[in-house]
Amino acid sequence: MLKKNVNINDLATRLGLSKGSVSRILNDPQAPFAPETRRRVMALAAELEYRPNAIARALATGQTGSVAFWIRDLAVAYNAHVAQAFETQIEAAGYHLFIRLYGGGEGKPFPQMTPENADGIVTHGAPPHGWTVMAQSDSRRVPLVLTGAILDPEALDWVGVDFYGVSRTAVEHLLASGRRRVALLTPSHQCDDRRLAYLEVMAEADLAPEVIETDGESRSAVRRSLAEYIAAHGHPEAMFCHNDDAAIAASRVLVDLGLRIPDDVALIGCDGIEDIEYLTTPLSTIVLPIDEMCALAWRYLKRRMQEPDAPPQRITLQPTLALRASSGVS
Amino acid sequence: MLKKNVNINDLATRLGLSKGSVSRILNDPQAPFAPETRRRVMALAAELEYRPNAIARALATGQTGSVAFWIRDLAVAYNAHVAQAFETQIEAAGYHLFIRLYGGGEGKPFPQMTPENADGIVTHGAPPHGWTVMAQSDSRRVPLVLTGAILDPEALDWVGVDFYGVSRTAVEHLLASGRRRVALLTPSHQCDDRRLAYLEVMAEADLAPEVIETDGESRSAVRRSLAEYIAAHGHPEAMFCHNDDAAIAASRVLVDLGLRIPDDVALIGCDGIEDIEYLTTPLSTIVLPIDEMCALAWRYLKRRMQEPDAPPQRITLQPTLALRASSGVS
DNA sequence: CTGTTAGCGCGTTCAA
DNA sequence: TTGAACGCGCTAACAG
Repeated sequence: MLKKNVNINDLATRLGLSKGSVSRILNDPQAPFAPETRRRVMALAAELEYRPNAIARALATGQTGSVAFWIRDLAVAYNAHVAQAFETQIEAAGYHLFIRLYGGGEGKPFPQMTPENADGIVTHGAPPHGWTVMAQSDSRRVPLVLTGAILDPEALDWVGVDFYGVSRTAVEHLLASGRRRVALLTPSHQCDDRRLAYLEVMAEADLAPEVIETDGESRSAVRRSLAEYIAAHGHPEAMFCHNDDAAIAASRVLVDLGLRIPDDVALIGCDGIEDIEYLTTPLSTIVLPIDEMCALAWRYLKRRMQEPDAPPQRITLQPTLALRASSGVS
Repeated sequence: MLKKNVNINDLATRLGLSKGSVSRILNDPQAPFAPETRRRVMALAAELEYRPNAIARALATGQTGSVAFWIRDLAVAYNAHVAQAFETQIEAAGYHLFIRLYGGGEGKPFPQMTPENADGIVTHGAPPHGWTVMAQSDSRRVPLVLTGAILDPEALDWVGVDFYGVSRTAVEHLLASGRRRVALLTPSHQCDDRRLAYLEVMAEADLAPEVIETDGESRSAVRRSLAEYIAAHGHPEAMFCHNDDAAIAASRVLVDLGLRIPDDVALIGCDGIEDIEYLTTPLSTIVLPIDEMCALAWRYLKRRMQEPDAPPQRITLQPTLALRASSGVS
């Protein structure tokens, strides 16, 4: 804002050319211009460090060359990994990525207006009020792809992850070891397939469900909530955790109490983040196909940007259960 | 792009008003208009779900209402925390944050053009080639604040962190326990105050320095490099680690080898991320003042946006050494 | 109280 | 091979 940026008009007047000619020479290598003219233009542009104003260009072309990635919270390690993975996808295509946070910890809603006016949006792990995006997308029609646990299959492009089957397997695995007091560790009000599968398997086994709800999703919040819970109710024999961060926090609580994993309490996490390899007791977990999910999301988004009226694109990916020492595998 | 977005012209024609009037009513609650007119405008805007085109607005006003945060790599947990902390700062001021990645793991340079044309930029942990930003900033003059370990004090606004003094203290602390084979664990080619302080303290103590260079910054890279190193050279009695991720990776390597922390190898990390509270042996570390750093960066940036010609704003913050069990504190 | 006009910086027709 | 003019959607200054 200080020194006025050189713009295409400055170049044109200095060169004795018209604005339009300069623009075409700069943007279209095929444009029919005298080599000498072309050379002069390029030289002056370089000398003056001319950089086209991206906003004006976006206004004129209707494209920004950027994609927005909306995510809830970078403090959850898994989210940061997904963001990074998606960046890898689109940078190869020459697009820029903006990461936007839509809920700094708690209930901040989606931004009403997206100042970036990205050419497309990918959201990950959208909460219920995330569906405001749908409404927005309906009037503005920004290409949008949802990823993660999909709650609503209607009228959108998405790359979903099916937590149901693998969650059942996880809980069944914990029960198979003979443990009967198997709990679910999850944020309060979180009601997804992980919880559903857990409740069903417990019911089928004629066991009372034990849902330990945490007051927040951060490790410290989980740690606090779980410590209080155990102080009040004693510890379960096994825990199926909502994500790996919760499982990591749980390990800390258990170790602090002198409890052994898996002997006293077995643990299974979810997400498959790298961090769990650094725990003393390797953590069993549900591994999500992050790279595949991001690759598909990007493919869908590209298609939607090119063909706004293409039919809905949807896929459901299956995570895999990785059994390690924390759930009693030798 | 599908359905044409309603724009301010649509509103104006439907209302029988001029574009300018609609604009003023929408943006300026104080503008002198008949209450009835105002009501009609607001009603139609709501009904049609009118959303101003942010790009056109930005072009007209010269402001975007957004700030870009450039960071190297979200896979390093500390970076994700800083991004999150900075977001907290600016959202309070009503600004939007874009997180941009400038080096997906390795040497990708800064984006030449910033498509977001943010009103300001904050970078964190800029590498040497990050100084291209300076050049860019010199011709375009986007308000810019650097944070983290500052290499070059010239002609910029920055919130620096002084690693030198605290690093000396850390190394001296390791030596004070009688350990003599004290190593530095750092990425290769990383040459900052941590390394400098380490080398000086070792020299002053008449000890041979032992720099263990890792081939990359990720936990897995550190893990691999360190394992190979120890296989070849045996293990040192203590390690001063470049950051907490490196320390966490080191713990894993040591545990796998059956070595005890701190009895066989003492460890001190750097950054003070939350993750280290979840290791079996609490990790000694250098705690960086993340919140203070972000708050100051935002204050400096605001000032620079308001007064482009304000004098340089600079401060150097002091981290603190948090001693825990990993370095032999009882 | 409201309408008109002139840009913001660029790409992109159409002519010449 | 080049120039002139228009439009993207909006804000702002000046009329009336």
